[in-house]
Amino acid sequence: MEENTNYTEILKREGMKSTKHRNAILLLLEQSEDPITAEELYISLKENTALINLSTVYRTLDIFVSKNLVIKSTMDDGKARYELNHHEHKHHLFCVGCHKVISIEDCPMGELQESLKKKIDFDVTGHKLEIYGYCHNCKKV
Amino acid sequence: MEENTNYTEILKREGMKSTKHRNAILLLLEQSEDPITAEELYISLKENTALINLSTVYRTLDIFVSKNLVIKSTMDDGKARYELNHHEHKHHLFCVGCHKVISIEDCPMGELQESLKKKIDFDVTGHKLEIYGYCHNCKKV
DNA sequence: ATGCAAATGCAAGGCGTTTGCAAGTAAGTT
DNA sequence: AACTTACTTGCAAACGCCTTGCATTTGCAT
Repeated sequence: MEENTNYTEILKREGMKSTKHRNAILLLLEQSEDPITAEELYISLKENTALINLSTVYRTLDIFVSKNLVIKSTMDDGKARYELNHHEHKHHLFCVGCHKVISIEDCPMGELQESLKKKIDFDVTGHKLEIYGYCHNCKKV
Repeated sequence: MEENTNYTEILKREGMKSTKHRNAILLLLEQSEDPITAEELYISLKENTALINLSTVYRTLDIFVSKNLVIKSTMDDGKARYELNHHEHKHHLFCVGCHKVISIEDCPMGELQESLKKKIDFDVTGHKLEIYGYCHNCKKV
């Protein structure tokens, strides 16, 4: 899979038209280390790339999520954050100091899933783990 | 700690006036097996106990949360849910069929916390685990 | 080049939650 | 028991994040 310039093929493969906005959004998501909100995306696009409407950002992200290109996570501050789906299993660290979100690939689930099935007949289809605390920069003194 | 009738002492201890509404909300939370939304609380109060304003419900719940009497969890459907803080460590099962929320006391965290500290210098202060799937009643056929 | 379905901008709306303010009430003081 | 004062409540309006309807524009297959 080629790297950085154009996402036309990916979009086509998913049955979507390749547009300036969609390419720009995918590029921005690719460049962003950590999950970002729709509004952050919107502002960054407006300043650096192309004028775009916030509703287009939301619509585009929704489509990407439905195509599994993007992962959406709703955090405790009431805002959803989006990141490219690299198809790794991921969780998030949420810094209560600066609200930065960091993705990690560690996952402690494992046997709990089977235990729930046995104990209370609950079929797990997925899970979300948010870890709160202080990042390196915001450490408590 | 006495059981069911009146919460005046608890409220006083926390520096709050004991009011009809606050007692009713605490009672309802106590009677509710699983975490419930502010609106569910509001409706239940209106029908069974006392006319109350939705903003009062929110304000009261916020205070209870700030006093650590109640735990608030924001779920992926955009609604927060509230439950009495029994001071056990809890997580939630979220049924994607009927949107019922079930509290469990299992927790798979453990060593991940230390590992994060060592690996990326992140000081964990808390975490939230939401598990999605199908409850007994909504099992896939 | 042309035509059509899909994508976009715009403005309005939805939904859960919050807020400012005036009126009501709990509970300590007299 | 009445007085006082700060806390609590209802009401209506507003907020923040997100969604939607509709007219216009655009990608792209023909």
